[in-house]
Amino acid sequence: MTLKLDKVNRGPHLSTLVASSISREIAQGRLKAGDQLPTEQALATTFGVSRNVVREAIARLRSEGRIWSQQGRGAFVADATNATVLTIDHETLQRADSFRNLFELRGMLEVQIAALAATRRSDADIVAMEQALDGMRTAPYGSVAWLKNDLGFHRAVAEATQNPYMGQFLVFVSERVRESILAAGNQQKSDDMARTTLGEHERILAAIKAGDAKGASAAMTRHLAGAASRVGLPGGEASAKPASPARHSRLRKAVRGQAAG
Amino acid sequence: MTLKLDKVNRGPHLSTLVASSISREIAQGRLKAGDQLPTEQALATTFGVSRNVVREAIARLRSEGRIWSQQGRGAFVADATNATVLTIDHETLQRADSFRNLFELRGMLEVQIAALAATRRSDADIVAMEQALDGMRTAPYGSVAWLKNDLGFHRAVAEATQNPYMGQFLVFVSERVRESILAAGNQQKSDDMARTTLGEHERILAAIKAGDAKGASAAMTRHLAGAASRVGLPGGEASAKPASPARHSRLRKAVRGQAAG
DNA sequence: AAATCAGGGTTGTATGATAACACTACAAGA
DNA sequence: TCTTGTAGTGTTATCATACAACCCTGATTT
Repeated sequence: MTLKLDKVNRGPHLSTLVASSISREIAQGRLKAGDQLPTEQALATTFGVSRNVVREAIARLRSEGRIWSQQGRGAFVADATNATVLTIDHETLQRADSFRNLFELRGMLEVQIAALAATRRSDADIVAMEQALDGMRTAPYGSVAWLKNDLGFHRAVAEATQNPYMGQFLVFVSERVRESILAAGNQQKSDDMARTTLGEHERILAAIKAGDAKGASAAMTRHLAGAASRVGLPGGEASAKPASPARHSRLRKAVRGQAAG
Repeated sequence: MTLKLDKVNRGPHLSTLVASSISREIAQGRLKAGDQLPTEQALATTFGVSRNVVREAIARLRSEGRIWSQQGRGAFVADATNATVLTIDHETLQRADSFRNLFELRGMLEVQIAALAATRRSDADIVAMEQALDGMRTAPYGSVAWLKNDLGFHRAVAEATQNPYMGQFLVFVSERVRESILAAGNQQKSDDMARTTLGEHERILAAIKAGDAKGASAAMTRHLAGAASRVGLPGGEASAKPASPARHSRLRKAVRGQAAG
């Protein structure tokens, strides 16, 4: 008999619980922008924790831009648009439709990025892409090294736009996509997939090298469609039908691969 | 004589300073992934603060996914890809090229979003867009209400894609763009601009209403080009020349408008 | 050899105290 | 009446200390 042990749910820190609790109050509208939070002492007693824990929670919320506080006055709920960080919590990522939506966002970014990279790439960018491709050739499909170089290639393309935000956003979204895939199931590898994926990358590189913007975005579109089908998503094009709620129950089982790059 | 008083720069909290200091060590590679941080006590003495302050800083870094800690062992630098939040700090936003790069990223997103919205919009989405436009018509150009409805229109378009991440990302980028504009200088309004901007929005709405994807992205492209020129940016198209470092010194002065939506 | 236990080091939490600051009310002076 | 000073109260910011929970190591015991 094989045991099925979940990781011990060593409760997250108390400050995390307090922070999420306050966050939820804000998200669900029970605390509106401009409202004053209870005093730290009051929060400490209501949550049954020390004031120290409350302060850690507040420090966290403040760094996220959700609240602001002033010595001698109190803490207040900030305007939602003041959030300084973009965060996607783990709960959301577990939902099946998250994967489809994130993948769509990633595709939207990458197709445009590829076109821009083709017109702006420097020699150093080309070298970085080729190095990443070499790394993929020597690593087994789906391995950590492979995934690292796969991400490296896409990051190199993004950085070839000479716009640092492109890389920042793309890496963030890509990592969320990967996390979402991991949450859905195990990977399934084959040498055939490795060859196909490599070929797709090579075509992207060739178009960027040639300065062919349309070719680059076309190659990227094809690559994303391939990646989508490799992870069991029907059709990877941005013009696909909207995700209908009815399909979500089936989607989770359909997502299998870990290497979707 | 009208006084021009800057808001008093009351220094940030000690925990913020400590957190940024550690963050910098990580960003600049002096602390690599997997490295163990000094103990809280050691950090407290080196920074000359109490252990409490150090803990608030660590709580913040932990929530950002930059480090992880375990009771009884210590705190360790996390892998960069584990970052759960996407953050653009204020220092970076002050730089002149940030604005151009953020605007480019925003454009890339919105043009695609407009096309997608045209094929997926529901009736409720159309209503939301019309309400936002009405709000813009009754508010003076550049006022808080105007800006709020402007952002509301674009968010409504993003939400019409039925992909929640689209709105989330777009709003985040748009707010950074606005912040970047505010950092650069004062706004300059005119009734003419209000009419032009409204017209651009109306054309976007019409195309989305008609389900015309190409028309919607074309209208959005024109709107962004207009917005770019209104804030003094030469040419707002995604296919523009890369931002050459030589131009950056001039860019700051060129950015004037606050209402770039 | 393996299990157990003791000890030190580290993080997590609690508690109390003090300083810095904001707000209010009220008195003092013009 | 209006302004200014001042005391008092409540809040956040920070410090200091103590203890619990936990990890790791090494000696001790079985």
